[in-house]
Amino acid sequence: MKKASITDVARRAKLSISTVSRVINNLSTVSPENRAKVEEAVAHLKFKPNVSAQRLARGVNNSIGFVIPGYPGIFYSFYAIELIRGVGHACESLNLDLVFHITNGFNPINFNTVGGIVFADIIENRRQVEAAVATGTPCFVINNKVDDLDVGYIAVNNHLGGKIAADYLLSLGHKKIATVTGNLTTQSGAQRYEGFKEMLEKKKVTLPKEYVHQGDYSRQSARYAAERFLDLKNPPTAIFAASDEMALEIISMIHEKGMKVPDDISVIGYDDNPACLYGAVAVTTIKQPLFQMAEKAVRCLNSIVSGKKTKNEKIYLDPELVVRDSCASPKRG
Amino acid sequence: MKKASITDVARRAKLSISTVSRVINNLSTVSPENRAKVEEAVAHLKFKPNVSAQRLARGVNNSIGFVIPGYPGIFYSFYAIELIRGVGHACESLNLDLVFHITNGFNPINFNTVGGIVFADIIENRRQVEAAVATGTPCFVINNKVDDLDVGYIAVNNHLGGKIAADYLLSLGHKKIATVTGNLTTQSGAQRYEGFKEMLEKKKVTLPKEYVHQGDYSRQSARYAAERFLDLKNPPTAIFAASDEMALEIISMIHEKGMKVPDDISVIGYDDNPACLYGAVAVTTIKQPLFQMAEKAVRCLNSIVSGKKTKNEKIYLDPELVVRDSCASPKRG
DNA sequence: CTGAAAGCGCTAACAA
DNA sequence: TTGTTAGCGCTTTCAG
Repeated sequence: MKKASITDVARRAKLSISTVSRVINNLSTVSPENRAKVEEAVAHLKFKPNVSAQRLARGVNNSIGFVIPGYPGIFYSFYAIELIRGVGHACESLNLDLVFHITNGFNPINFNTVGGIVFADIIENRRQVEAAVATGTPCFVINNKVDDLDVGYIAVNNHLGGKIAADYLLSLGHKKIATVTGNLTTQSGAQRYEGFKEMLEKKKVTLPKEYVHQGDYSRQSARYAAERFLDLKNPPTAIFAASDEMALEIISMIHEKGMKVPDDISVIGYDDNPACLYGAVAVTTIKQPLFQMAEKAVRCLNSIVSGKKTKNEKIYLDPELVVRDSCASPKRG
Repeated sequence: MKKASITDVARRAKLSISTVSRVINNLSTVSPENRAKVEEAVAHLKFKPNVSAQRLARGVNNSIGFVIPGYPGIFYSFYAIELIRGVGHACESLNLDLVFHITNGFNPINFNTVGGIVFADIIENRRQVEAAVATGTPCFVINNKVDDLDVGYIAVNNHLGGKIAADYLLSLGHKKIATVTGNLTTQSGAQRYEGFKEMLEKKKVTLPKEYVHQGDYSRQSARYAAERFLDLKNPPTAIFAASDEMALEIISMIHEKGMKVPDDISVIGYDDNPACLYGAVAVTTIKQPLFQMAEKAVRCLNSIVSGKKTKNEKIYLDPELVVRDSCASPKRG
């Protein structure tokens, strides 16, 4: 037995397919009796409308794609999860299908199945974005300020975030400040580091290169870096980690070495990951509204896919300092 | 200017739509000259085939749904990420659209858009599975042995996993063994605990209730539990955590308290999360092939959606002990 | 190797 | 309130 179609339902209900269509779509212009008949038939035949046919007839594709660029580990980050949740939430409330693209960042992806695409960042996959734009697929990028492509974006000023972190540590009296960067091939990683460095320079505080460790947002890279910092003959009194997860791992490391945060060393993170609140010490951090950014991205994209708007929105937000317990003034200058 | 359709392409190429269709679908029966003409037109018009029309004409829906039941925090787990990756990978290689359903576990979800659904577990959302089955949508469940519903599944014997963990600790000579369970409303959480408890009973080792802490797979719950255990006048010499992330957090806590793993306390986890390798001590754990399970789920589901098979597969695997450095014999009985 | 034509299942005027 | 009908864009026989 094949799948029931609208015709089968109509036949069983002894009504026209239009009427069936009306009740499927909840149009009010159907008499209660007929509605009941249709509903009986639908239930009996286990009828499910064919979405492809609906979309074809309606002329719209009710789905958007979501691509997470594939650098190893990005999935395991708070960042990715928040975006997934945000995008998912928006799609659910807008009744959009969320089509996930897991990709290594290079494989071509099939844009045809979706009305638009949101990119969870651009890392090494700028090509994919360009390809999508070239085919005329509306695109929206999260966490990258990209002004040279016809795409919308929502990003936060990572440069400013780095400055804020540095400034705060400086204001506490720290002079020996180290940093574990994020992945520097990401705009966020590079800019946080730049902002951080710039502020230090501005305040005439030197940043020796043994105080800089290139991480990649992973706990593992943070652990490695922290170990190096702590083994220095002249260790830093404060550390700026480009993500909270890294900050958390650094704090663990410090404790393992028998020292205390913030008494012996201050640590500041980035993201405002709730995990900041539940560790050994509440982590001071730079907040960025990932979930909301993802939601907003979907809404913006949808309004252009559905033709309600025509101009790509370019949104650029400021991050915000959240003071908690992981930073204090250094014991001695 | 509207989107170009196959007719537009045919017109520009001065050929029939059949020929255009053949080129699009890479059928070899097209002369090189005509193929070139079509390709020129396609490029010129930025033609993208309408997937809905293709699916309608072909009579198949090339996409599968993926639902992650929504209990808070599940997203932030290694478990969820591995499944997402595995499902994503399989879909990419099978050329399937992966439609993500983020749901609180109660909202009805629209199954019509997909050919089949894989559930990343069943927690409180059994209803959704039943609803899907009722509409005739092929379903496949990961990590739940469900024999009373017409669905396929791939699960691992969590009961056995719990036993293996207990048995290993026992074999090392531990008598005072505590556990932080997973979410007990999940089959995995409940069964790991049951298996663990059973093995202890079998070996006549008592499990006082202050040695049992109901966690929920979160780091936070593990930290809380560990703190309680360590504060006991008679603390355990070993702890079984129902996930590696919890084990990792417990290890951190132990270190914060100035003790060592495994010298003072042994800890065994569950999952075989790579993070086990990069912390202060390599974590001994119970391995379960999440990524592969997810992949397999998609393949099984697809073969029934596409009609290649008709019987739902029911797969039940055994977990495996992975010995690393976080467990040792207790210092004294 | 190519084209004509019959649908795929549904929506949305339009008439009744 | 209901039914008729013309597509939506594409695939796929079937002739040629």
